[in-house]
Amino acid sequence: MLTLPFEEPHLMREPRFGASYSRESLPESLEKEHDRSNSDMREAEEDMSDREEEEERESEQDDNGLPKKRGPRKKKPGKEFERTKVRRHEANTRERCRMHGLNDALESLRKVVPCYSKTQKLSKIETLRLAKNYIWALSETLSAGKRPDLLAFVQTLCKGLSQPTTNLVAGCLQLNARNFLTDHNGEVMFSGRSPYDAVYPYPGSDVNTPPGHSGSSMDGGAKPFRHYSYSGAYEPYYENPSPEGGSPPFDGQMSPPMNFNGIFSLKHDDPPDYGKGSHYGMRYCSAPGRTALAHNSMYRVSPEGRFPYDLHVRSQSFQAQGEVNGSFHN
DNA sequence: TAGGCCATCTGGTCCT
DNA sequence: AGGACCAGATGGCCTA
Repeated sequence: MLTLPFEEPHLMREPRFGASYSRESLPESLEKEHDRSNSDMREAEEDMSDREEEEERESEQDDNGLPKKRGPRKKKPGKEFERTKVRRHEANTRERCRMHGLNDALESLRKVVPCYSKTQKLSKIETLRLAKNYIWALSETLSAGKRPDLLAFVQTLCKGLSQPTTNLVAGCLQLNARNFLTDHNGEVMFSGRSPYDAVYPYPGSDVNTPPGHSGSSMDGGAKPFRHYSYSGAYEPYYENPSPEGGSPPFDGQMSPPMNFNGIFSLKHDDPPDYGKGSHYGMRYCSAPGRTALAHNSMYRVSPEGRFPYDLHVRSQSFQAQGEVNGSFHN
């Protein structure tokens, strides 16, 4: 804005937004901005009268600091100029729509990555970083073919995130953020107890499939996740332990290596009920309306609540401990 | 008050 | 020619 050269003051003045095409053609969301743009940003420029322009011209000076001789007057804006202005306005509108679409997509992304909160939104860049980490962490989980190490999972989530976002993620998980301090290289360091000390051993830790997968695809709970999804062509990429340092080869080149609709959801706006269940709201969930890998699944890391996490289907939150255990030990 | 984040405008480039 | 995309510039808002 206002980046036009001084020599072209006429270009700084634009007709009132919408003068050339109807407001109805604008998305509703744009009308507010349209109004704001009109009132706040445009009026001052548009109020510049021809007389003021004339004065401006007369105040121009040549290289010697003397008033410029009257040369051929600048062409008054003609039809071509008007057309240019209209096109510029249309381009601006399209650009706003495009950016709004981008923001909508980003908002959708915010809702499916951990730590979605309506009140404390992640920034754009942090959303993208977290999403990337999230995809990576899920990929790792799938390739491992067993229930995730939650601590490692969260550490992966937090890699490269700013300290505030790391705190937010940790807060969503109700972890002590100090346990996920990021060192000067951007690597998330665990500075507390060892993972195996901090994380209560999974009951039946040799089980390599999530609970609740007793269906045909998970008979006996022995088949790895891999059964569900991805092409073997991507397998080498899972070997890399870090989404950052390893620079995933498929980054930006390939789609996520699996079609995995189940997601962890760490709903920040869902106040966890610490007192009742002595566990927090880490959910292994599915996107609405989809059949998820994690259907009916639930991880219960610490029956004693020592490292209290629940991972369960978003739409089917397990309530009873018996149901939990039954599901888990299935 | 400085810095981060964001929305918007703008001109350039590429593509259809 | 016109639209999509991109990046730079700018100013507003918010927070530490």
